[in-house]
Amino acid sequence: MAKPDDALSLDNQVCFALYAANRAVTARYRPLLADLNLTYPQYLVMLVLWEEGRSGVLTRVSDLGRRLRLDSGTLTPLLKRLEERGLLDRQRTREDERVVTPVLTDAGWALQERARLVPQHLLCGVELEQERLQNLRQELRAVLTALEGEAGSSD
Amino acid sequence: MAKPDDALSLDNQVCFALYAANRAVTARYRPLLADLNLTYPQYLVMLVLWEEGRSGVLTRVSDLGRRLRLDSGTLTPLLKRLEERGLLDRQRTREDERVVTPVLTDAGWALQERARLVPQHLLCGVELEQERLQNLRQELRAVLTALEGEAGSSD
DNA sequence: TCATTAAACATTGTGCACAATTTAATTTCG
DNA sequence: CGAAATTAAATTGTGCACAATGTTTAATGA
Repeated sequence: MAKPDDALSLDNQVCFALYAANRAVTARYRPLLADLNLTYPQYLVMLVLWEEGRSGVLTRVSDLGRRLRLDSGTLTPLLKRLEERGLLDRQRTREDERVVTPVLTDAGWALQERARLVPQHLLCGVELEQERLQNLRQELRAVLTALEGEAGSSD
Repeated sequence: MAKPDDALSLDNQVCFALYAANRAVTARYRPLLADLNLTYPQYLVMLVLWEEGRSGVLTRVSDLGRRLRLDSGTLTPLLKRLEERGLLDRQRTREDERVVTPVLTDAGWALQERARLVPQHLLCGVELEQERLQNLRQELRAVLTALEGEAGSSD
């Protein structure tokens, strides 16, 4: 199977498989999220805000960065776009004026209802068993943990 | 573990794990490829050209697109950057003037030697067994195949 | 033949990712 | 207190991804 002579082949297959599968999954999301007028990264941000927003705890930009492994260079413009669409307000806290907390608007919360349909439709007609996917998830988490060299405990 | 009430949580974990792991792996490549003055997508293109170039068969832009699942909107500017760096020439074929074939220059071939070090250094110090990675690769391929709804046989 | 259609890239525009730098606010500490 | 260091976002610049459209060349067919 693997071309024997080529050191540039084997390991790459794993990484390329990851790269290609990730884009294929994102592509599968795209039409579903287009109905909500969201991109996949925007959807991830909304998921965090929906999840953490219920607790009443303010989510900071840096919290989103930690959860999603994204920096302000990615999040700031993304959040501004969500703000322009009226899904959230970017509020600076009074205790610390450096901190920005995205707070969902009514429209942002309303979108959650429609978003609930996304997971149901995502793998519709795709022949993949839940158990297999869950195993894959665990393996990917193991890779992430090993690469980040830290114990990702909480999330 | 999973928040029971939230339909937006579980399936997402798989996709997010894919998204995060992919970026973590790419980040691991980045410093190694920076030594070669390549990005990860550029490295993938070079891998294909190194592999197919040996056979003497001309690789077309559309061939790269099929292998890497990328379209001309991504590949054209990427190939132009590689051409500017002198790693390849973008030649139009005489038989069909629409077709562009990237052909490696001596510098492009020379880079392969240095690139051979990349796989060796990539997972240096990362606690992941080969067998586990190979299993992960197969699972990712299965996902890709299922999502693309086609039998990806050859590559 | 020559208009029609299709194929192969190229172009344009939007939105991530991410490195590097900047700005502003807060902490620390002499 | 006040300068220096630290922190949190924002900004700038490069390079993917990808949808949509455009351009050039080739193949088709009345």
